Amino acid sequence: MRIVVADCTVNYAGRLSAHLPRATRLILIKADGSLLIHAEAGAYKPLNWMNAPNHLVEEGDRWFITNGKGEELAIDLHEIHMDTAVELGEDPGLQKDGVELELQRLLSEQPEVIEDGLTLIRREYPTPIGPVDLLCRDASGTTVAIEVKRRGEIDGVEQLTRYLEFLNRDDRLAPVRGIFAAQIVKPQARVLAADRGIDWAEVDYELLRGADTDILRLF
Amino acid sequence: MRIVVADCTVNYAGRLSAHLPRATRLILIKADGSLLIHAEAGAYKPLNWMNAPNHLVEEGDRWFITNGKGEELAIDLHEIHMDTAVELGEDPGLQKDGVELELQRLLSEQPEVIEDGLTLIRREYPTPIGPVDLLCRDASGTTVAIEVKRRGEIDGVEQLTRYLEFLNRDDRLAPVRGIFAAQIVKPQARVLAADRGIDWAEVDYELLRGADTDILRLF
DNA sequence: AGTTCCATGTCGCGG
DNA sequence: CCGCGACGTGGAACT
Repeated sequence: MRIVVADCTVNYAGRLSAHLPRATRLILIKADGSLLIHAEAGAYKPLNWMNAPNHLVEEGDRWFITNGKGEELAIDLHEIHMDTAVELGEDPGLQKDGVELELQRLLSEQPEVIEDGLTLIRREYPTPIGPVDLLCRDASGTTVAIEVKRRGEIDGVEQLTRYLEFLNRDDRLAPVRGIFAAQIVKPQARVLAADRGIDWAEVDYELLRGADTDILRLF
Repeated sequence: MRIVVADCTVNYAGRLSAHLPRATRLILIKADGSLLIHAEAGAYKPLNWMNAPNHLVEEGDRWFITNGKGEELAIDLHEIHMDTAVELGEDPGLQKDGVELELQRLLSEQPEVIEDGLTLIRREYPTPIGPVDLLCRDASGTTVAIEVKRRGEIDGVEQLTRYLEFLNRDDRLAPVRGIFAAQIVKPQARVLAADRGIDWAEVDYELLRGADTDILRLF
């Protein structure tokens, strides 16, 4: 990664035309060629940028970046205050305990949102083919396996069907019914679920988050 | 702006939970408090970030950033390779010769897209209250003032009305009719335009761009 | 490759 | 302050 701090003026032409008057800015050039121009303020979006793949040509104090899609960026460097290169290496990448896991956690804390009278037996209940998101007991005492998805589509119903198959072989649990819970349950998924005798429920993520008044447990 | 290059692990909890395993990354802290964590690859979006306003606490090799909206970021710094501060000063900001001006340019080159038989007299035709986007002549020889907007709403119609008022006082031009041209003309704007005897036209930006096969004239 | 939909979207405008 | 829509949206999942 090359880190440059310089007085510069910038012109971009591509999906629109844009111009940055002369000022001191931070210019980053990543190993993959991505180029970002940042100022002192503003959130993470750069003032100007050029994503990889692109082609950079340095002509003295002028840089031209083009990208084969007809986009062009021209940077005039009037005064360079810093020009450093550092080697970061490959990044292991971001792990998102994403929305789905978050949803699962929230629902494990308030399963009654899915259906009145539900109580949690265990989260991530293990089966030979992978863990069931939530294992609960309903108001009548029947075991309930719940698959949680952000967007409820057919493959989620299939997944839950397989879990139910295994869970129903366990005499201590059987009979086990299923509920497919998602923020949105697609029509096809509803049809398939109904055909398999599986209930479904749409849950409001924002409502759940609002109800989850616990302190964050990050640290 | 503070520029830090360091081995770090990062945890974020807020709208979701996310974790960055240990690796060398670039950490930027802007004057307004915004914090960005970038890796060698990926477009302009950082791996992790915290927008301003926020609150940063340094506890030795651990940084905590919180933002009053329940979002928290924790950065563990294992090894610092660079830690520099530079003063960029306020940025004059990005000037977008944005879609509207681009649209105006494209339409000035092919006014017949707006209405059959239109020919350009002048772009940015001056009036005492500001320049009219396009001044044209229609198939019958009548002068036409055209206001170009990206999104055609009521205020654009009002603007064009004022221009027409002034232009019609000029005997060399009068009578002058108006056309309100935009990518989308909102229903209210259509009604108002009709009431004022102003025509309107919706134009397809992509089509215009496609037809504009000229070389980019940036440099 | 083209399309659709999500995003810690961000950003700016209008009410 | 909040809701709505555009964005050089970018990016992933799916057809």
